[in-house]
Amino acid sequence: MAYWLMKSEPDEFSIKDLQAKQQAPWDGVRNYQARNFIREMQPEDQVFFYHSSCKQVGIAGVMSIVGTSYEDPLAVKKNSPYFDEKSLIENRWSAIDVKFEKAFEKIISLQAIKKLAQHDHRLDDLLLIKKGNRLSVMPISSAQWQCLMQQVDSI
DNA sequence: GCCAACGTTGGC
DNA sequence: GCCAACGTTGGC
Repeated sequence: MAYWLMKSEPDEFSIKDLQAKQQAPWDGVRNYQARNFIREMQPEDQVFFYHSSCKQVGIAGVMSIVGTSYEDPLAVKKNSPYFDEKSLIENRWSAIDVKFEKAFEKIISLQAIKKLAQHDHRLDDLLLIKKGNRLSVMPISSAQWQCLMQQVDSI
């Protein structure tokens, strides 16, 4: 089983929205590296739900992967903001279904993660806090996952 | 709203 | 294949 982190702007789609729906497609990813990670995902993989571009940036909860990736329907939907003309002739973009697992009582803030990384070497290679990294989908090692989950328990 | 950093596009 | 210009991401 693998671990991941996926970003969403809570104004668009938040952990609460997922909680209400329980399951939802994760779509609209338009970056090749992120797309390739989506294609690697397997059922039951665990995923951090990260809130970006908002007042409280950080990890807001956990979801899990359902099934495997499929062609993103929004890419071929003409009136969608995620429509991509080139998708009509080739399978360019992928989506995957995610299931709600838990919403943290308190968000693990980006600031707290950065602070923790100063002392805990398990977070040394955490892509989230690498300078200039803008990936919206990224792999998380099991050591990193454990480290961050411990942080949840200690709050 | 600002801006650093990155990805993509397209001319050459 | 290079690289300038542009668009986007995302923290602050």
